[in-house]
Amino acid sequence: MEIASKYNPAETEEKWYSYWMEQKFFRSVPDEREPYTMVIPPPNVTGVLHMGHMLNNTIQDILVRRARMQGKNACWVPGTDHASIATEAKVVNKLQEEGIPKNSLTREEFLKHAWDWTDKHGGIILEQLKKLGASCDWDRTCFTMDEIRSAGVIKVFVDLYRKGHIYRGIRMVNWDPAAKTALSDEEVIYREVQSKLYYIRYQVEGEPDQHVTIATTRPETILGDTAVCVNPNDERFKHLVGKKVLVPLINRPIPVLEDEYVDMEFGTGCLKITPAHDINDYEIGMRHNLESIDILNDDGTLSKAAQLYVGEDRFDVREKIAVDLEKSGNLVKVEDYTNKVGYSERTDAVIEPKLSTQWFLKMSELAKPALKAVMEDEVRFHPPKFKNLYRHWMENVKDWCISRQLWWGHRIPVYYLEDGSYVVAETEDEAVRLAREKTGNNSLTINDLKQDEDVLDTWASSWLWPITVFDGFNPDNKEIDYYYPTNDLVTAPEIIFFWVARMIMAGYEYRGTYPFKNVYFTGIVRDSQRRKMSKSLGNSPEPLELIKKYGADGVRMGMLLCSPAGNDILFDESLTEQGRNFANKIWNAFRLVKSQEVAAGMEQPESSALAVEWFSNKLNQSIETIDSYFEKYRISDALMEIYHLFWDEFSSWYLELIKPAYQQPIDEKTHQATLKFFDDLMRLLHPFMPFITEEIWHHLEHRKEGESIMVSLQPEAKPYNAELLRQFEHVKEAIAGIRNLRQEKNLSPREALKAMVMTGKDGYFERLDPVLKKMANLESVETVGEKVKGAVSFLVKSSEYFIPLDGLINVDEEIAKLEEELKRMKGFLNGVMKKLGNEKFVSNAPVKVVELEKKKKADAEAKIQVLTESIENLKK
RNA sequence: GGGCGAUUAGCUCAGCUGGUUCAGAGCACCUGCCUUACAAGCAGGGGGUCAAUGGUUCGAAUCCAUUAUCGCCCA
Repeated sequence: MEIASKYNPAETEEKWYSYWMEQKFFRSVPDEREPYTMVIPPPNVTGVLHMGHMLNNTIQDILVRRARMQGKNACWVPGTDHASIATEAKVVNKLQEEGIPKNSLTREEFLKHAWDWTDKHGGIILEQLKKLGASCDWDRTCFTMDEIRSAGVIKVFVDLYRKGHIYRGIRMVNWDPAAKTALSDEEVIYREVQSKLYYIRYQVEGEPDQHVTIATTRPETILGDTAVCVNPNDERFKHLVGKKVLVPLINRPIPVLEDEYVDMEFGTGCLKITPAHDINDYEIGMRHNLESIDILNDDGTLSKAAQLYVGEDRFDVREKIAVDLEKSGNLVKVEDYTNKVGYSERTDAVIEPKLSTQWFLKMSELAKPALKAVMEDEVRFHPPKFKNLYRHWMENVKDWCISRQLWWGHRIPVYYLEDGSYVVAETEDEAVRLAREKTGNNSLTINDLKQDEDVLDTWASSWLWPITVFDGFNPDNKEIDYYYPTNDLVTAPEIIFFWVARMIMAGYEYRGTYPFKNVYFTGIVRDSQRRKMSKSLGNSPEPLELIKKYGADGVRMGMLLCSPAGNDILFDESLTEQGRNFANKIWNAFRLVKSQEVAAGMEQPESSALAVEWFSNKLNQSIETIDSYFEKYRISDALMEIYHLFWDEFSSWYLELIKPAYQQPIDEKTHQATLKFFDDLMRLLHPFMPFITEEIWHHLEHRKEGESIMVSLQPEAKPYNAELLRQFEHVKEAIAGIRNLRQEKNLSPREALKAMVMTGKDGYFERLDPVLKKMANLESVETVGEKVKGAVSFLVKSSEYFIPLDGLINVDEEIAKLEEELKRMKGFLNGVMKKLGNEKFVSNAPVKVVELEKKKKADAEAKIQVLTESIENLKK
């Protein structure tokens, strides 16, 4: 069979993914096996795959594939989320381009456009995940706005309302004037910006020569001022308290008040109070029963209440009013000033604090069990450093503003009667029934009720995801009992509050237990300069292009190699290149094994027998290590262990050891053992690199239709001979010593050498001579009782190896080399002696530690003796 | 301003509750090799006062305190 010397991923990936799909290997239905469940963090339905998804889903796929290969009933549920604000914004933009303003459409018409958009663009991202190899149960694909998920959201709203957790209130909310909706606190990003501090003079009413000066970054808001406030301890303004001052330009009189909140040091010590447009002012306004004048429209232009600049944008007005204040003599000065301004996460518009009526969910009760669960490790965080962050947030949790002034989403199931009172119901029929009960008017129909115009925050559906994907609010459905709670959740720390915390709350509230046992936090994918990957920077590689270039396996491995849990990953294409190179290494190792001609009846060489014995032990040791890494969710370490096992131990040592001489066949026994090792290695690696492992697994022997590595079992760790492994490491050292020497003396690897060993207490094992001879190309190894003259020597532990090299030895150089080593050993011994000479150490340290020091001492002494003798010998 | 976390090789990071020659890994780097599985490779090699200072201890990368720098969260 002719096999290409370069592995070509494109040829195999398509083939095997189709095969897995056809064979329904990703499908899970409840059975008697132990379930392993995971739900995907639903990406935005109209989004496209980015590097963060690649990392996140690679890790999920590794976990789920491994669980499947451990014989569990593995179920990974995929799906998308409707992303209320982002999707609505996209649809609005698209309509805008077509010349259709949103407000020219009815709600129903708009939603039709939104659904069309969703049907057209939705799920592209899931198709892209297939290219990565994701083994989701696609038959279960969910959408946060499909029927089952929507029903759950509405049911929960009604339930929480009836439990008294949901209330309607007037609050200062974060208003996004671009999206024209309220945002939760978590959706606001604060950024430091260069702005200006305007000092503005207010005249005291009736006293034209008396003034107060306030400082503000937002001069346009003075039109909404309803007071000026000073600190009660501030002697400078005592005489003004109780008087009124006039708002410049409009000359509206407002009182001068005292409030502890005012910082005497900041600005002028006088604070203007605009309750409708600042959260702190609002609170002060509440304390002093001040009027709130809302001078802004929903789109960020000034309203009639402002009196001036009506209909103009807030930022234009800021410039204009400064000029006008200057003209009127009210502008004292303008200073440069750095402050933090909130921006919308979705639209990047500057957030307006705005008073409005919204729906809120009380968090304090729901948070309690969720906090406890994480602090007591009922839900385990990986890495645990995120527990602190979580606790801090949960202990200071604020009520959740769950309404959004949008159309795309779950419409709030609140129905208003004509008098402004309302009923909350899952269906219109129920609403009518409740309304009739409430009013006693049995002639009421749905036409007399008006449903709330707003929709729920997207997270109000995502937080139920682990329940709703299994139709968990349907009492007739038993599936949820089998799959819930799920096992692992893989997500980003950025959404620990948005999503993780809330899912835990919902889990306890609606299932009485946690939604997932483990949360694995991935890092943020950044570029090599630590910048976040973003479209605007153009520093994000196109994931599908990467897959084309390096193969899905290569990309998966590249993503994972440098991404310990919770740490940001600094992505660089060289990582995926390393992944591709590894795939190629595997491919070539396979080519070697496959191309070997097997000779029936040929006797197994001793070196091969030893190689098989050694590698079999090595393999078991590695499996044990890999298992323990997985237990600790140290997934990249597990991969590194396999990488090392395959590349260094298997390819560089084992395969070289069993390699027959040029054009010679290999014996049956060794060949069979090698195939078995290869099989085990492919299984270990399969969760990480599913495609190449499947391809090779099918080449290793004839497989029947319907067989696949992905439904085979992981090799299990068996006991191993640690002493043999230790001895082998010493032989490797001796081999490296000889190779090093060849390089130094410019000796061809093909030239066979002789070796003599003066055995010490450790470092030489006769049984492994065949290994030594084969790998170092020695024609003989013999043990000697004394130093060999005319030979170069080196030490492994206390055994001295000699390679006779008449005429090639530079005595001075050899002596210098040995003396340096001797010096190092003496220094080491010195340190050990100091420790052992310390009475306190000997009496306080554990026996084991002391014993160890004694052994170190003995080893060092033995080595020193050998070195000293060698030096003397050379000097003769 | 309040809180949390970090600082270990050129880069990215391991190093759990102090004690194996503990100072590690991968990449990068240097030297020699196109040796018929693989140059996407092989063999060999160099490299760090564990941020600084002080303390606890027989013993500190590891524990404590202070400082510096950086990051994140909250206000």
